[in-house]
Amino acid sequence: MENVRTGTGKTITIYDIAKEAGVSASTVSRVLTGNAAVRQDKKERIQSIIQKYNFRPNALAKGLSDTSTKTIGIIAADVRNPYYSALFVACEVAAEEAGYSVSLANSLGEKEREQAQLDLLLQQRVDAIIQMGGRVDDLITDDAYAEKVRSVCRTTPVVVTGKLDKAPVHSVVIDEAMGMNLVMEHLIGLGHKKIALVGGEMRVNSTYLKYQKYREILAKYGIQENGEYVVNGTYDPETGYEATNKILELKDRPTAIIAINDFAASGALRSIREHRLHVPEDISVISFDNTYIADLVMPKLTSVDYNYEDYGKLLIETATSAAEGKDTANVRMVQPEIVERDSTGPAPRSSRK
Amino acid sequence: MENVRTGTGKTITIYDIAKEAGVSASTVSRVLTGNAAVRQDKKERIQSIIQKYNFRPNALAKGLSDTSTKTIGIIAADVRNPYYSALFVACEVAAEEAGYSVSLANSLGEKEREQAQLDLLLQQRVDAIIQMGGRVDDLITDDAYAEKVRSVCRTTPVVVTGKLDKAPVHSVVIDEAMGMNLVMEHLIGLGHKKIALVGGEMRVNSTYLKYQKYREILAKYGIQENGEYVVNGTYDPETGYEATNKILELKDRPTAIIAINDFAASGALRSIREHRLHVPEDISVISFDNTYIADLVMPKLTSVDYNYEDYGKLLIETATSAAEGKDTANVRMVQPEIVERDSTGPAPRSSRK
DNA sequence: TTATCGTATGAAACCGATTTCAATTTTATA
DNA sequence: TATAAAATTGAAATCGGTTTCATACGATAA
Repeated sequence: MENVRTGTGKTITIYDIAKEAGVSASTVSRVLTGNAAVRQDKKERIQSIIQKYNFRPNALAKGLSDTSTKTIGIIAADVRNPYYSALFVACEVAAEEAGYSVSLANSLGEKEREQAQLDLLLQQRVDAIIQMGGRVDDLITDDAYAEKVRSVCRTTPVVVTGKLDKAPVHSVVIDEAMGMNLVMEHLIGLGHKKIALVGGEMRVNSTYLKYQKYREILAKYGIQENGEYVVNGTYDPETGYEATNKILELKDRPTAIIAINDFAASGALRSIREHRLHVPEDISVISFDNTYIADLVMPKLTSVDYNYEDYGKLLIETATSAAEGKDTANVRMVQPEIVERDSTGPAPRSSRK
Repeated sequence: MENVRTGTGKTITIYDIAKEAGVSASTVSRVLTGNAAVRQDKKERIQSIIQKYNFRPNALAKGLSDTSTKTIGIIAADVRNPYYSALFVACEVAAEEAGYSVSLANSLGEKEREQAQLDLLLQQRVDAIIQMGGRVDDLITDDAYAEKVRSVCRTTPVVVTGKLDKAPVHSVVIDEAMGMNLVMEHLIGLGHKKIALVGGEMRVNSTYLKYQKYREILAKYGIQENGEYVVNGTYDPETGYEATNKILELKDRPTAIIAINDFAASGALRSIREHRLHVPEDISVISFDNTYIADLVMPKLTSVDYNYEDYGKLLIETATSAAEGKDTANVRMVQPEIVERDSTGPAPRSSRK
């Protein structure tokens, strides 16, 4: 087989099937959709012809006629990030169970791409759009963008992960405050009082909410907040590495580090190792997202999990019921829980007092 | 904002635009496609109305009329695997540049899902299908499946990653032999002679080709192959961990381990650490795929890279030219190269001799 | 045997774009 | 200014399904 020439075969239509079966296209359509009765013998004859030709009804024609494509568009920031890929696959599976399929587009964090992807999905006439992460936060500052999203909402329901007041969207949010609450109680329960916070941008809502709760719990336990223990940045290993380097240079080192996600935590681990300290004997590390990274690094990370399967289900459920015009609560919450592994342990004696 | 009701607005069509502009739908269509001249003043009037309503032509209607959707369907084994997500994003970007969009489906390694996804993409009338990994290997044993793929090829071009003789598909293959060649020369150049091979299934072509080359190079340097140094399994960290455990129990330990991918390598690193050995001082580790995992673990992994950007471009280029009926070579190769990091070093003196 | 009711079926309209073809308007040329 | 040539334009057909509506058919009851 040298050169192949493919895709030249004629695609057959419902009319071809109808002709061969000696019936009208309407009848074939009824067999396909099951929306109306067809006499048994004809039905079987038609089905066998469909089989024989491997006939697959044109989804474009069907969607055009139905004005529903049974497709949910998903815009993710970047599926190369395991958080998004886990969520996407969960959505794909949940959608399938609900009789929908999904269509993925990556914004790659660029606002122009995100808008282009949005347009693309709208042209494809998806029944609803799920936006995971992305530049949603820009809505707060970029009025033109906010107007655009509002215009989209007029025709197609939009579901976002995270809170959003500037447009009439549905949202599925992680209970960030609860997540941080679990983390803080876990650490404080282990005797930690000097707790650092690494990575994330304060302008991002989910990060800000975590920080709020962090302070709240410190206050609750009468622990004085140390400004030097909070080092922001982005969400990658490099940030975790550099922030932790800074923190470990401090005179009064913390005994625990909370990383904004598993990536940042992996960077923190590297920094700690280079400082010849041990996790969790000298310092504990805990993070958010519980991606497979948590299971891959050494030591394995204690991390906050969101149950991606349920999370995806909730997103799809919200999207499909909005698409079907059901009137639903527009904010739903995902409850986090801690998965304990090897990176957290009791605060070292020396610092306990 | 309590409950939101969205998606109830009427979607406007080319006819609405035409009516408001006082022209026929044909004229509006000509403005949209740019396929024919329209007088300047009308053109501007129409464009401003399109702007005003944020009109987006229905891609279903367009696809139905054109018989081309400018969409490439992609079936990946699992985008949660960074190898596939990197490749997918590369394809998405390359497709965009070529004026196409992509539609992703995950087979999750299940043959039934893969077939269902294939049907889905065909119904969506994608112009071509790219199959990454997946159960392609089953073609060799499953004749019904092979027949199905052959039937698909009749109407829609199929591009697979990896070699395939059982169906008239195009393929883009990694030069696995070259990859292993680079790895072996790298290790042998560092003085390694006792080299182990960890993970992968021999029935998978890419793994088999690597193994062939491994033996060939050993022979070339007159090194006796040690059967105990080759431990297969799957492609996950667990496999790497267990295989390496087995290997490190051997009387005559190897000085280098080649892992089938970065996941397996991360498991190998864990095992090595637990055996209180150091990488690369006591033992070198090298792997394939150069995903971000390689950069995340400690020490950072030396790994074989495929230049995902070019790889994706090649896949898309093959798919689009097949879709456009161009007659092209049906097998193309991706050239690998080694990215050196911290996990490989000279063979330990003691074992050199 | 005939009237009646329910079921099965086909013709035709529709979904929203593109494109061909013929008609009309402009523009250029004589 | 008349006429030929070129540029615009709209009507209608088409892509491949679904669905409504009217009709034909079959079965049941009187």
